[in-house]
Formats: sequence, C-alpha cells, structure tokens
Amino acid sequence: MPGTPTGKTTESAETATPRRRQARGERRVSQLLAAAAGVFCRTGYAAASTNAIAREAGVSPGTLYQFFPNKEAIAVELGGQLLQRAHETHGQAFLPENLQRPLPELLDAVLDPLIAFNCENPAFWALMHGSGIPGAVNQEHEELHSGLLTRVEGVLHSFCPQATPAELTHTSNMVLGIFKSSLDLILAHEGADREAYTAELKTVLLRYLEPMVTTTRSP
Amino acid sequence: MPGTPTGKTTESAETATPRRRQARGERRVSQLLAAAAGVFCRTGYAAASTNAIAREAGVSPGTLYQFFPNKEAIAVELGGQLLQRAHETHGQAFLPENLQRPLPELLDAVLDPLIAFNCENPAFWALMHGSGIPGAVNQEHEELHSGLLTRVEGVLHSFCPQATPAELTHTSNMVLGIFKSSLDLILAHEGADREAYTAELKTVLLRYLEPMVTTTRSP
Amino acid sequence: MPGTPTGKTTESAETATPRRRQARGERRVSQLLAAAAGVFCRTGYAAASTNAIAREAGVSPGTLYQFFPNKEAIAVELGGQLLQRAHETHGQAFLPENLQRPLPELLDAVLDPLIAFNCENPAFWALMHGSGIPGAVNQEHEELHSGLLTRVEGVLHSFCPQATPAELTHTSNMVLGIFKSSLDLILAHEGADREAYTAELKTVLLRYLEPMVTTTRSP
Amino acid sequence: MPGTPTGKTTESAETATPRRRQARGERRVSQLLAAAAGVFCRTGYAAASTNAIAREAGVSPGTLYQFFPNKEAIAVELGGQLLQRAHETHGQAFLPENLQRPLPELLDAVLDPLIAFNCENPAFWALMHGSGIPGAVNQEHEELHSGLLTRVEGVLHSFCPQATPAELTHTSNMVLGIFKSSLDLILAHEGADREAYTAELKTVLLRYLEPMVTTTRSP
DNA sequence: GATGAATGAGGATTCATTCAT
DNA sequence: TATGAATGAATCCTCATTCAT
Repeated sequence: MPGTPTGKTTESAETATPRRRQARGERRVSQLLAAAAGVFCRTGYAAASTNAIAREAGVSPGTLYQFFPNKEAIAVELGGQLLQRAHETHGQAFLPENLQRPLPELLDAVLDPLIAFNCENPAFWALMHGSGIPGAVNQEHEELHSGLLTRVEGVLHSFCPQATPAELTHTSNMVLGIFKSSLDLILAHEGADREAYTAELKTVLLRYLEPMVTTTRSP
Repeated sequence: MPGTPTGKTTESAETATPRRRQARGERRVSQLLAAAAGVFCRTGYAAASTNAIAREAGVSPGTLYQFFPNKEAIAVELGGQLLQRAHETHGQAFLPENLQRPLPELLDAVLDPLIAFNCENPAFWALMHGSGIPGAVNQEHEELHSGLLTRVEGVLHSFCPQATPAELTHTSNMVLGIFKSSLDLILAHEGADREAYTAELKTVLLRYLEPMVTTTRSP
Repeated sequence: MPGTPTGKTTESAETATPRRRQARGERRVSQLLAAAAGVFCRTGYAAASTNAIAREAGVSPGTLYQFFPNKEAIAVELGGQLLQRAHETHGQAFLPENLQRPLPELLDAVLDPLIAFNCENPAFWALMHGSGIPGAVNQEHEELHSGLLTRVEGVLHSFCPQATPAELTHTSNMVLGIFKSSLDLILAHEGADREAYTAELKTVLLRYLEPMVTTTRSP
Repeated sequence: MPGTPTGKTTESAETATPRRRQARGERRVSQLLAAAAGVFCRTGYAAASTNAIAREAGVSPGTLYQFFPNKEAIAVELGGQLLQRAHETHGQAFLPENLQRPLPELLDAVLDPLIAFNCENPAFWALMHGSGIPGAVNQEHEELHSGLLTRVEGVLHSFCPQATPAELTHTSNMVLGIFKSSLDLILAHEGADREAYTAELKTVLLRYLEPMVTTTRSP
C-alpha cells in the first residue's frame, strides 16, 4: 500500500495544527474550570462572578464565553467532571463485593473515599450547596443531588430489600442529608477535629441504619 | 390610681413626643423585619435586595437605612427576634422537668415545637442557610448558629455529664447538622411525607444519642 | 374658618418638601427624555445606549433606571410625549373645517404643521424608523405608526366615503409611506432644498389623491 | 482546438495552484456573501454579527476577515453583487426601446422586474434600509442608493430633457423614496395585498410623473 | 424621621476584530 | 489560507448605600 503513507502525510499537514489548537482549547477549558472551582469554593456559586473566574484564569471575559455559554454551564461542566473523577477514583466503593460486607466496613469503604475526594475537591461541595434559596435548586445541583440519591437508594435497597420505595426514598434523603451536613463539619475542620467528625458521621449512620439492616442479612 | 395620670401629665410635655417617636420607630422596625422575613423566604438572604425589603415594607430605601446600618444588620436583628420568639413560644421545651424525661420523650418535647416554629416561621430557616458560602458564614448566621449550639450543648451536658467539652461540641454540631438537614426535608414536604421525615429525624437522633445517654442516667 | 389655615399649614409642612422632590424627579425625567431625543437622533434607536443617554443627561446610569425600567420605556415615553405635543401644537390641522377645504389647502393645512413639528422635533422621526429590521417593528414604533395610520384613514374616509376598508388601508399606507420617505428628504436638507422637497411631497399627494377625491366632493 | 490543451499544460506548473487558490477564494467569498445575505435578511444589517455570518457560512471568523476588512465591506460587496445581478437579470428594463414607450408601459417594464428581483432577493432590501440612522447613512447604503439614484435620474432626464439638474435630483429622490416605501409594503404583504400595493405604487408614480412628461414627448 | 433621587462599581454577556498556529 | 482562541471595550441593567431636602 504505497498510497497510505502519503495520505497520512497529507492528513498530518492538515490536522497537526488543529490538533495543537484543540489542545490549547482544552487546556483553556481546564484552566477555566480550575479557576471556577477556586472561585466557587471561596464565594459559593451564586456570588461567583464570571469576570472573577476569567480573571482567576488569567484570561479576558470574552475568552470564557468562547468555551461556556453562560455561568451555569461552567458549573454544570465542573460538576460533571468532578463527578466523573469521583467515579473513576472511588467508584469501586460501590462494587458488589463491598455491598456484601457488614455495615461498619461498608460505611468505611464508601465514606472514606467520598470524604477524601471532597477534601481534595472542595469545589464539588460548593456546587452541591446551590444558590441558598430553599426551594429553587438550580439544575446542576439538582443533577448532582439526584445522582447521589440514586446511588444511595441502590445501596439501601440491597440492604433492605423489603423496604417500600417510599421508605427507601425517605431513608436515602436522610442519609444524604446527614452526610452533607457532616461533610460541612468535616471540611470546616482539620486534623483531629476532622477525624472526630468523620467518626461521628459513621457512628450516626451506623446506628441509624443498623436496625434496618441486620435482621435482613444474617448469612 | 392617682399617680398614673399625674405621671403621664408631668412627663408628657418633655417625653410624650419622644416616646411616640420611639413607638413609631419600633413599629417601623417591626414593619421592616416582617418585610425582610418575607423577602428572605422568597429569595434567600443573598438574593434579597434592600430595595425589595423597603418596597415590601412600604417605605423608602433611605428609611430602611435609618434603622439598620446595612443588609446584614437586618438579618441579625430578624434572627435575634425570631430566636427570642422561639424562646417565648417554645422555651418550656428546655425546662428542667423536660430534661429529666427519657430521651424519646425529650426529643418529642424539644423537636416538635422547634419544627412547628420553623414551619410557621420559614424566614428563620432562610436565615440559617446563610449565604451558601461553605466556609465564610456571615455574622447573623454565626450568631444564630452558635445560639442554637449553646442550647444543644446545654441539654447534652445535662445528659452526658461525663463528656469532655470537645466531645460535647462534636456531638452538638452533629445533632444540629442533622436537625438542619432534616428540617430541609421537612419543610420541603407536606402531609404524610413531612410526618415521615419528622419521625426519621427523631429516629436518627434517638439512635445516635441513646448509647451516650442511657448508661449515664439510670436512676 | 379659622381651622383651615392651620390645616393648610400642617399640610404644607408635609407636602412642601415632597413636592419639591417630585419636581426634581420630573425635571430629571425631562432631562433624560431630552438627552434620549438627542441620542436617538444621532444614532437611531437601536444603536442608542442607555449609558450614552445617561451621560448626555449628566447623570449616572443608575439614575436613568430609577425613572425608566429599560431602554424601550424611554422610547415609548418619549414617543408618547412627542405625539401629545404634536396634538397640542398642531392638532387643529385635523379639525372639521379643515376637512371641508379643497384638497390643496387641506394638504397645506395638514402637512405644513406636521413637517414643522418634525423639523423641530427630529427625535420623533428617529423613533419612527425603528430598529431597521424589516419585519420586526418594536412596540413604540408600531404604536406611533398605527396612530398616524388611523388618522390618515380618518381623513381619507371623509374624502372618499365610497372607498372600501381595504382600499382605505392601502391608500393610507401609501400616503403614510410617501410622507415618511419625503420627510427623510426634507429633514436631510435645509433651505431651498427643504422647501423643494416639501413642495414635491404636496405635489405627489395631490396628484395621487385628487382623482379619488374630486368626483366625490363636487358641491 | 489543438492549442487549448497545450496552453493549459504550459501554465499548469506555475499558475495552476494560484488559479485554484483564486477559485477557492472566490468560492469562499460567494459562500460568505450568501451567508451574509441570509443573516442580513433575518436580523437587519445593524444587528447582524460577523460571527453569525461566519458561522452561517461554515467558516471561522478569521477566515471571514481574510476576505473582508470589516463588516461594512461585506455589505458593500453584497450590495454590489446584488446590484450587478439585478442588472444582468433585469437590465433590459432600462434599454432605449423601453424608454421610448409611454409612461404606463415604462413603469410596468421597469418596476415589475425590480419588484420581482426584490421579492427574490430580500437581502437587497435589508441593505437598503441601512443602519436605521436617519442622517448617517453608511457607505454601502450610500453606494447602493446613489447607484439607483443615478439610474432614475437617467430615465427621468430622457423623459424631461428640459428639467434642471436640481429638479431632476429632487424628482429622482422623490421617486426613489416612493419606490422604497412602497417596496416595504409590497414585501410585507403577500397575494392580493401585494398586488394591490404594486398597483398603487404605479398609480402614484404615474400621476406624479405624467404631468412632467407628456408635454415633452409628443412624437 | 422620612423621602426618593443619586451614585457608581459591578453583574453577565456580546461582538468586531486580531493573532498565533 | 484557515483556524479558532483571544481580546477588551461596550452592552443593558442591578444594588447597596448615601445625600439633599
């Protein structure tokens, strides 16, 4: 096949430069998302200004809008990336073998990576808090929340197969709420205090869930 | 009562007008706080504009600033008044006789009025959420929070006299966090769901606190 | 009536200041409208910026928005005021006695004040041109246009009672179109040229309308 | 034709690529102009963004600026091409034999193709409206306008050889203005209404011009 | 006290245009 | 040539706060 190499050469001439441009674009997107993460952490989503994000990223406002149509799109994309990174990094927490373990171990297996991830990616947390308006959650927050909720419901269902859907929803919401408020405390402290709040979180969940679970899973 | 008219007459020339002014001032403050409560509920603290509050109160922005130096002061005052009203309405929940009762009853005695109060005064709730900025709690939120925290610590201390201050703080923060996130769910639902979440909250707290408590208060 | 003066005094204490404030507000509105008229004339409605209007009025952007909710409202108000001023100044052009006169005199009686008004208030003209987008006329332009159209239809109807509504509409639209395009020429020139275009306009309309009219009004 | 291949071969080594480049360039220009026509029609000239034109053409903004120095140049070129196409398609309307015909026939001969052209090429119309700024016509509008004006003056001159240049200019401007405003109405309607406005336009022009003309041309 | 006009920096977003690749 | 990222001033509009009356 003598023609193939030539074709390859031709293509390279046309795609080498675009590829580098694309790379630059992706770098910018990462830059902007990182900047957004920082700003969201410091000020929360609602108070974060696109100009501030652009400034933090070292670019002009116009550049930001070349990659994101508006402020919410930044949050959505950032939330999505963080979620995906969470899955990749700590997705094994929800693997079936974990679900077979006794509750205390499962809590460790699930919560420790989740907490670690949030400590390393505090922007994730900032996004989950949303606008502060009680009723009106914005879209990305809603997506994040319902995504987590679904996962929790899944785990709970495997633990309490006899629970009604309504019960599952109630319990999942409670668990998620407890987790979120504890995470507030965990992220707001360091060192021993952080450890202590982590332990308390596990205690709360263990004592809350154990009665629902043990009867169901005596091997 | 012969003194009363005289006293009134005597002071009227010099203080009647000031007194009326003061009365009018207090009415204005109440007006403004009520308006602020409404606006905070509808839009959250961060998105509430002072102009909107003034408009809702039927006064001009300048008048608002005659009674409050800035937006946060409104929130602080409103939070304080709501807290005080909570004390007056449901303060007996923390009376000594309640503290002697077994934990389940105490949870009922404490939580039911608290929940009822929040259902009736959703502004209280809006204020507790603060600006949505995770770390940077603003003053009014902080005051409200630490006020509640102190009370919870007090109750816990009477239950677990042997707990260290650090343990008390940790547990109180957890309890408060659990309460707040549950209240989110409670306020976001109605009817049976609201009841269910209320029950869940009590369950969580009961199971969390019982092991710390019962051993201590056997007599 | 001894009480009346007192009452008057009391009232004056409360309303003298507000009255002056209100006067200031109205002055600002006039100022802003005048500024808007200038800017609209120079740049057209679409390209006129609210900041430019505020600057021309010597106030800050915020002040502008204290009196007008948005850019279009300025145009609507300005258009309305100009229209009203036109009615007051030259409204007698449409009086019945005018409608009885022969067509050439009627054209003079109607067009001369109309043209004079537009020469003195070129902003009126700028507003009528709208956004430049063929189909999408904006509201105020539409209102102005249909207002004028109705008047023209009225006059035409008194001249050609036998014309069908469709004919009236067509003719009125033509007349209005001819008037508008001629006014462009009139306003774009001065002195003798302006006179010439005014004469041409009358010629065009006279020759266009005469055949429709004379047969109907011989007595 | 033996020479043709030879010529082609000879020049191919040195000029084939440039020629192809040029051809590609012209294709690009056409692409861009077509896109501009579409955008101008939909949004008007002022509101048309160069980015939108580039996007519609399927190229990048940079490419657009490789062929046109700025937005106005696009309009100028588009107007020119449309004008030329108008000439090519309907240029025979201005041929000498038409000019000899009586006015009614001449109006038909001139206006019908002109109207048809504008119905088929609404971009032409969008361009003629310019920016909406009364006085400040921009270059392209001015060029289009003066081009048309010259033609109208030519025709009028052949009809009224005795008219002074000033008279010619005045009348031509009036005719053009009437034509433009009528075209607005024609393009804004369809079916019977469109026909009606077309007829009205001819009526207006006929009655306006006839008195100037008939005396001059009795063969 | 009360008013409401006034401020002006800052919010999100757009867009004609340029530049490095 | 072609790309698309980059710019930055300009857009409309908001809002906490102040000031003259």
